[in-house]
Amino acid sequence: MDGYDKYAYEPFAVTADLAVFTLRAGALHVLLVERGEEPYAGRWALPGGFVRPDESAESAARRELGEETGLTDVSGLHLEQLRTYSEPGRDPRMRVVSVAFAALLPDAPEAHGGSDAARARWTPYDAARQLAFDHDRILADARGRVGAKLEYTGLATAFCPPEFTLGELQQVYETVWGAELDRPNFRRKVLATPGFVEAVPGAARLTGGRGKPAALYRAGTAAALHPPLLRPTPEGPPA
Amino acid sequence: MDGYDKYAYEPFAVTADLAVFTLRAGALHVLLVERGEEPYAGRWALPGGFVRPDESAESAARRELGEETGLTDVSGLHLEQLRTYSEPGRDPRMRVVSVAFAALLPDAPEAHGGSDAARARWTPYDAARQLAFDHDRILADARGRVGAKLEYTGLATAFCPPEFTLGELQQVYETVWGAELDRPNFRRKVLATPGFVEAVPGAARLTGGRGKPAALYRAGTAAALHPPLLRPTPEGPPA
DNA sequence: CCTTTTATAGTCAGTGCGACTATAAAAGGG
DNA sequence: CCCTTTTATAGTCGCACTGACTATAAAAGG
Repeated sequence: MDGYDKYAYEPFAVTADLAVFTLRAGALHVLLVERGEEPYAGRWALPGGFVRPDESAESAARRELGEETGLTDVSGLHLEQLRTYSEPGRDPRMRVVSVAFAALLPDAPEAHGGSDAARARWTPYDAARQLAFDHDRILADARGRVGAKLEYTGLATAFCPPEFTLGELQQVYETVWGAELDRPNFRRKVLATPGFVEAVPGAARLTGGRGKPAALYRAGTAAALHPPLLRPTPEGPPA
Repeated sequence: MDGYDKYAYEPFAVTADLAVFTLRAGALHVLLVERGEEPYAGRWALPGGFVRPDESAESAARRELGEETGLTDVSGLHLEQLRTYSEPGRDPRMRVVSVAFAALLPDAPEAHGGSDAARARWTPYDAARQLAFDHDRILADARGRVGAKLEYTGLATAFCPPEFTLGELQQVYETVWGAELDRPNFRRKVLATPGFVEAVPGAARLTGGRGKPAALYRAGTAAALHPPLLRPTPEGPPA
């Protein structure tokens, strides 16, 4: 911080950019907005915007999240700072430092244009390519972080509604990891991890599908999973 | 990024602040600099400085690291972005957004004042309190991250010289975690984790102390530890 | 020479987990 | 109304990993 009083600094623009994930039809989707102006006019980009003088990057991210998704209450949603992107050339016109966040939504309300009238759309993760600026990299980093955090936190419940079945929770893992899990083993693991989920006491059951009705659970209070729920290795277990 | 073309942004100052850790005399130490000017004149703070127009926050952090430690080659040192602090009131005079980094040093060269003539000192982590700005919090966050990363990465080797004994590596874990580990079990675990360490082929041994000479190892190539080396839980194993 | 110190090897039991089988409870089709 | 399909849940078996512990090897110091 030396040299501070000489005001030997350059001014930067600071934005908060969001990778908003949700699950739709068994696939990971991300919220994208279409740019209307140069540079990258017509290209898709992660939603975001400038941090205002009276707010933190976290506040700006949450405000943008509400504006872009149209949700009235975003206070309970999981929002997590990823990292900050500051390479000098990442914006062709000026020096912009972007603080990136990842957000997880349980259900997917249809996206509408944000308050600034941009087009917004839920896009399958695999189809989200050729984004504006360095947003391809930010999105890839965000996806990697979410996948990794499923291993050692209860983050997966952020993709689920307030009450969910273990089958739904398992589908979150399978969709994000792109791997199939053994159902009895998944169940045993989740129930054996203290604080991961808690049973809804009433003999509550979910209707709608075929088969035996499933018991309902709520997200637990544990921040970390002990022991972690490790992703299966590509070449099979270390046998 | 909407509204971008209207230049509806406020200018921010962006700094890179560093939590530089090393091990000295079996205790975790952090590099602090003394502030010479208001605000917080005379208080200790994390080293850092403004990001220049032609560099990224990472480049600025590495540059500052070299200036503050006096090391001539900081290219191989572990430097990791932590998170960005952007609360409006964190600097009393102006809007400063700080990108925080953690750095790990194997040995501790005596700190001298940086290029800008500030006093610098290695301080035991537990004695680093009442720092300027929100640096208490940044330092605590950095320490938490380092402790957690020892579990699932080979980061501990960044505290060690290029060739080290397993006893030295174990001391890194014990010092950072503040817990004692069983030596035979630690050895078995480390050697069983592929890519964590690799033996120095020559019958190389370390001299200096009492007891049987120890074999030397180098840091392996694995980025992640599979399976992780979990921290012992405070209440003992989940028996 | 014996003790101390540190490194390394090995043993044993309990736990977690992958793979698998079995049973329960629903819907749907003949 | 039975039988198949589907999904949930319970349980078994064996192996790998790990914590606790014991034993041996190789150095320094008195």
